[in-house]
Amino acid sequence: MGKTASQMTKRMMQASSIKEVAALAGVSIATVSRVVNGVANKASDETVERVRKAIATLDYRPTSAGRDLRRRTSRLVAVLAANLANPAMTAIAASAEAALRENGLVMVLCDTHDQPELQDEYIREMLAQQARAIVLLGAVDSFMLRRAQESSIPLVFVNRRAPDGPMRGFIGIDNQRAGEDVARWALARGLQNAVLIHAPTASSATRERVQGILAGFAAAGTPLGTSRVLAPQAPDHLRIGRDAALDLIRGCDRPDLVICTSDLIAFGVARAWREALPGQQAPRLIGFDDSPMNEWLAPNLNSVRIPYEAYGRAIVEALLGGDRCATIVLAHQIIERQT
Amino acid sequence: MGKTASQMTKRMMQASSIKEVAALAGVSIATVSRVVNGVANKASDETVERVRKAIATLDYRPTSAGRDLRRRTSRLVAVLAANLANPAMTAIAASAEAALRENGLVMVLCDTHDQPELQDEYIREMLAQQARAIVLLGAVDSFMLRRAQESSIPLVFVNRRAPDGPMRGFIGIDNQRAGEDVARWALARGLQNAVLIHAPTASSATRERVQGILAGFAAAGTPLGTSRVLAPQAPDHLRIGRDAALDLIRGCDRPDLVICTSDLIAFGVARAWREALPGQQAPRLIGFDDSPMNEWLAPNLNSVRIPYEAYGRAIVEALLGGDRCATIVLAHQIIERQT
DNA sequence: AAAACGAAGGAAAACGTTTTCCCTGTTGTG
DNA sequence: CACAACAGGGAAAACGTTTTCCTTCGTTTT
Repeated sequence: MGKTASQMTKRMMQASSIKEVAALAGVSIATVSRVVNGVANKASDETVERVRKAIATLDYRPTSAGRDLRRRTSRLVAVLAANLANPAMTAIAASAEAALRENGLVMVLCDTHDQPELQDEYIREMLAQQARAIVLLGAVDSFMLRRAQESSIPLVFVNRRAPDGPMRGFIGIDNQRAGEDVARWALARGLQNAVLIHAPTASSATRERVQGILAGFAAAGTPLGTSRVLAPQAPDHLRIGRDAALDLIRGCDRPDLVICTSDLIAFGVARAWREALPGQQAPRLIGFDDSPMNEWLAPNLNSVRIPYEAYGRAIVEALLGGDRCATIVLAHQIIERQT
Repeated sequence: MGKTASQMTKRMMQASSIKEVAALAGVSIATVSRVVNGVANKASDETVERVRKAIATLDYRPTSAGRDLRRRTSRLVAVLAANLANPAMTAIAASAEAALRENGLVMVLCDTHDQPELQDEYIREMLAQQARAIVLLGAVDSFMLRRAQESSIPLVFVNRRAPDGPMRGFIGIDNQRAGEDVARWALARGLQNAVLIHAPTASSATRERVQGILAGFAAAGTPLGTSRVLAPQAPDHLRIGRDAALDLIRGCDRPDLVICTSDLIAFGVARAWREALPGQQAPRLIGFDDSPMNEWLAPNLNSVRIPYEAYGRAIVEALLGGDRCATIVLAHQIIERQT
């Protein structure tokens, strides 16, 4: 009663543990483990060869549960993103995923929706999973985050700094400088009548961008009055932009440039203009982040590009570097699509 | 020499295993485990209460490695997406993430870039991680995929069907019908001179959409001749759209409608038109997928909307339903932005 | 020639759970 | 009263690794 090959496969798919490899190679499981982990000086070349062959035959891979249990750590790296609806964040996440997997790590992606409770829930879960590290892609202040900061798990803050202030495992562009650059860019083009729309300043990224922009205009002797700075309350950036734009449209003094602290805000502005004043061109716009799709979709949007592709490598570097306070500043660049 | 509270916290952050809980509650670890897992009839109410309190005090969570090892399964669900640069995919992934976590599962997100080798690598890794299930968000045919299909791990195919044909754990819209609907929509608006641009038909979704569209036009007695169907080779959908549009622009017979099997293709068409013929309006466009951002960014793009928010629930349902061949058809809807 | 050392590899402990037995009352049931 | 049934709970095995000790050789150093 021989089984067919496919039936055998079905039966065999399940496991193939280290024991079977050891049996097949005629060695102890300790030796197999050592070969798998490349421990030197513990196996002769021919033994290594035999084990390798057995591993290949059985298509063996160490079960992570066993390894994690013993090593008290796992290959999981949690990426807690503030908002996956933002193309800029998903672009960074994609970059992180590629870089992590190149280093044998696995990305777990979560969306905290910028809510402390959800972020805490995820941090708890990831600690239970013995995650190797936690990457906060737009952190919000929360209880477990502060606890995690005191523990030994590596934390990397991307784009937004750690809640309690000082540089600490931070990766991102120099937002203040980027803000200043935007101001300079505007002034160099003779745009005198700018308006700034920004998101809530709970985010350090937004805060620093705003500071930079204001500082830039002030330094040129043409400070932005408070009447030219808008920050409406709204559930998301798109709506912040729309609401602010509707305000502008109602007013009489039309700006010649609208500066937004994120591209999403700019999208909202553009849409409001389009719908409220059909046929009439929206004012010149500049935003931040410049997601990869902008090139195709938003031909009129100027933006400060952050180097997505670079984030993944930077994150891995910060993680494996061991330095818990490494700060990696990435280069930004103004993309001009409509002068 | 008493330690400060913060020092204590630091020391304590590490573990808090089931043993400590048991000790604190004055019971055996077996009892703690039973309380955690809600096993009935194995502990008196007061014991349960004591254990609960101990768990709360120590902020205990079962370490997944231990649990996974014993149970030979984990809470990880792998989502293998074909292309994270596509906003439609990330929207579905976000929906999946939320639904999974509501059911105590954790999403691992990977980008296969539509490459069989990479998909295989991920499948291997996820099998080693003892993933609870694998969700293929745009599967490509590959060796390990076929092997996985023969094994016992739950597989869910989203948008694209399993490579070897028959309905099998499939979730998505009825692409053929959607295609027919698009044809009807076009004809009802008197658009006689349509052109179809489509991606490679290795994807069942694309194939079925194309079939539906062609069938729809044919049924009305106005079949789309082969000269009106374009499918250029290009590394991604955006470029497929651009290349096809450049072809159209070179030709003399301008279409009154361009049908694209994905919105990304449509974005490419729009861009090509914009750049090749500045100031001149692109032809009427209709695409598929209608990512959430379209509403803000692509005011002129008609599209067949797939119900993102519904995917997460459907995926979980297919996973937990136990039926390995469940097919969940979601409802599509034509979004008309420019008539 | 004795001592020391290094290479090769095995046995077994440990990691933190879950779960299967088992044991001890207590409570019906005949 | 005998006996079953059951509630409550503990001891210990098992899951698949990694790693710490050992042991056994063969080689080099004194």
